[in-house]
Amino acid sequence: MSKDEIFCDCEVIHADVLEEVKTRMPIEEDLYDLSDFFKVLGDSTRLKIISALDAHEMCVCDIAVLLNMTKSAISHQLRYLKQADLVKFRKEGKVVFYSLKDDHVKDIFEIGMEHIKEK
Amino acid sequence: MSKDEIFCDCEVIHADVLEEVKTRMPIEEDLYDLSDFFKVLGDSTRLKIISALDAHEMCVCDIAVLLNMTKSAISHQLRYLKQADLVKFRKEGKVVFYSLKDDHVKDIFEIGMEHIKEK
DNA sequence: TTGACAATTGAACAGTTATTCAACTATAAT
DNA sequence: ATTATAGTTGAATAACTGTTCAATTGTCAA
Repeated sequence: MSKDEIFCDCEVIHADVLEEVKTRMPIEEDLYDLSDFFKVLGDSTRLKIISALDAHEMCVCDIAVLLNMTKSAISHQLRYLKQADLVKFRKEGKVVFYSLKDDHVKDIFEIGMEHIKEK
Repeated sequence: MSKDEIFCDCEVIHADVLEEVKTRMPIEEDLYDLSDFFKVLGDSTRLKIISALDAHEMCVCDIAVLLNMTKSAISHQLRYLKQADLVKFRKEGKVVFYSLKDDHVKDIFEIGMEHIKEK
């Protein structure tokens, strides 16, 4: 009860299991970072953008046409993807071209897709 | 403008790129399924539960103690995980033990964790 | 320098969702 | 039977989030 308050409404049943799990679990910060990462992929618009950029570098306008959405909506989502370090961009005059930052995302995307297809 | 209305506020700039991307992208249904899958992993509570179950089968009460949350909150999230086919359970008297359904989730969890650590 | 267009941004709105709370079921023990 | 505990469930609340809208920036062309 001291340092961190206890909110849970029950007692430990299997103390040994609890101890083992505690030692084997990743630190909390990593779990938060990881859930944030998955959260970015957990929106269909963002996932479509990633899937499109996986095929080819694209400008905001083309992505908007492809997904039948406004440039603004796309731009907002690209900002999230930029912040999460999933995409990079280059400017050419007025046009901004976006592309995937590295292959790590591609791997996770493809493994996830396999998982989905197995049903 | 005919069948599906056009919402986007611009014209195609690179028609060739657009065509290529269209042919290479997965079908829309799969992308929705995949984003739903990532959405499940994109919540820290659910990811903590998965991470715990990755270490050991656990009952609801122990999970609640581990995460310092109410049994109700945990139970609600376990329902999502059950629906998404990520966990299974067995009953032993009053106690319900949950565990991961298969290794696929574990793989994605671990690859994601690697990705996070690389920063 | 003026107009046009690609893209970004902030505020507002609407829809979604995680947690809480209270009530409930089911099993076990006295 | 009664009590206690593990777990579930539905409704309500509060927080979050994706899209829209309007305004703005930056670059190119006339």
